[in-house]
Amino acid sequence: MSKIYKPKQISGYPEYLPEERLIELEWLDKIRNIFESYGFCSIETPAVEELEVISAKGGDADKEIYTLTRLQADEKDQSDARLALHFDQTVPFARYTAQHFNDLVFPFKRYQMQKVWRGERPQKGRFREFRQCDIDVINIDNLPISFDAEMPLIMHEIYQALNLPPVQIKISNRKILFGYLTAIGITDIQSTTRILDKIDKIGADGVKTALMEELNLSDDMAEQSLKLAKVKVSDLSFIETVKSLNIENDLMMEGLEELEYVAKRLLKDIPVENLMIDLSMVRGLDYYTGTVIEAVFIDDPLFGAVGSGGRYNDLAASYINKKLPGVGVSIGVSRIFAWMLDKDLLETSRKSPAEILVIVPSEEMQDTAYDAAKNLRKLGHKVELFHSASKIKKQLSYAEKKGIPYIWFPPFKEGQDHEVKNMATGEQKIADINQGLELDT
RNA sequence: GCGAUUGUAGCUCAGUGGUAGAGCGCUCGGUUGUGAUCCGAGUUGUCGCGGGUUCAAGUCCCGUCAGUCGCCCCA
Repeated sequence: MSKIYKPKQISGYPEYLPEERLIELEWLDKIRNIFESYGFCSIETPAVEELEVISAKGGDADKEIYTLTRLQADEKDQSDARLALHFDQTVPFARYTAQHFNDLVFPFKRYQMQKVWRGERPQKGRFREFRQCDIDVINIDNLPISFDAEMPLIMHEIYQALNLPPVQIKISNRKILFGYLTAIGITDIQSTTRILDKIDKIGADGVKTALMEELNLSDDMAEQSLKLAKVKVSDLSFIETVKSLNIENDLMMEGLEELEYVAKRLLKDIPVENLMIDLSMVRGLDYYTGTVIEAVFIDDPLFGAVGSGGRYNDLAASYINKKLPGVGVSIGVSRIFAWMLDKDLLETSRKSPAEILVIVPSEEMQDTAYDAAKNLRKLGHKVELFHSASKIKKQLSYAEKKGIPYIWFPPFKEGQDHEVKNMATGEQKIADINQGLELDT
């Protein structure tokens, strides 16, 4: 007998049991339906992109990229060396848009629900392989701001449809904070905003200290920088707050106008407890240029974003000589799903999609049972036929373990009736094989 | 990449130097055609891996691998 290799768990690459996967599939169906209800179409891009494409943006993301090599690759064969697994769906989407430019109709609205790979240190809610559900709109030259308002709305609809605990969608516009910081004389905008973004985590005092220690800002300067970052409201009062600062900056005012439009729209359709205008937020990805969006669980905000996105002026610039502004968001399904499982908030009783288990009463009645199953399937039910004429006790126990909610009893003897049993209530009654049943699943 | 912490049965874990354990699960049974509860019987191990100390190591020491949690960054 050969020695067995005991498989180890691979950190950061989640896999689920059938009862969990069943729910994940339901989620993906719901998300897809909502995306399509707004007219987004589906595309799927390969798992790999050319390294040139994927690292075009440079920066921190590069060190998380997995590249491809063949185990037995010939030294001379470099054909795979230029390939890498995509770490998000926005960059492949930009490339796709550029490549198929002439065949697409703009504004191009698409969704993608694929896996992405990042070589990060895995921890709670952070994986190396995970699924994101992305939507983006991309247009030529100009993209109306109304699309920016559509994104958080779709997010909200999805969070509602998935029955999640309350989610807060935070919105802002980078132009406001960037413009403001420029106007007051901050030079290292990127580092400053990175620190300001942590205000929820380390508090205003922590941010101030960090600004002074890491960036050598004066006490006064740090205080000034914080002014806007402290603005977190669920109404339109931010407009007055920003105006009252008496700062002259075109970029800031442009951002304010955009955010005003988006906020006004959203306040009509998203309950105030689920929406927050948060001027400290900038998001890390450096391609965002206007609206930024981030969603967190209200009861567990430090868990991290459960969805995010924003506006970018020109993401496809590296791939095509046209200006293609876009806006999009990504729903972190893997992260949310793992959190829900961890908190035991998912009903994972069904280990099988089957709604009905057809019992095989005896060897003699095997054909009758087979026909009953066939008939029920024709009526649109998901049906499993038990695999042998075992003891009834055993067959019922099997249904119980798999979480199949209904049992179909074909006649035990020729001439008798069919019966159906509801496993949850124990109720059993005569049934018509040509009518199927009203399921309450 | 940096820091901390944990590895014992399928799962959750107990076991601080002297025969490897519990609960849950799983299998079978409790007689005609009915699950969950109950009762009975059975089943489960490279104690992560390698080395060292010791008469004796799951237990102590060193190393290593893996998991987990922070930091960074991010869905």
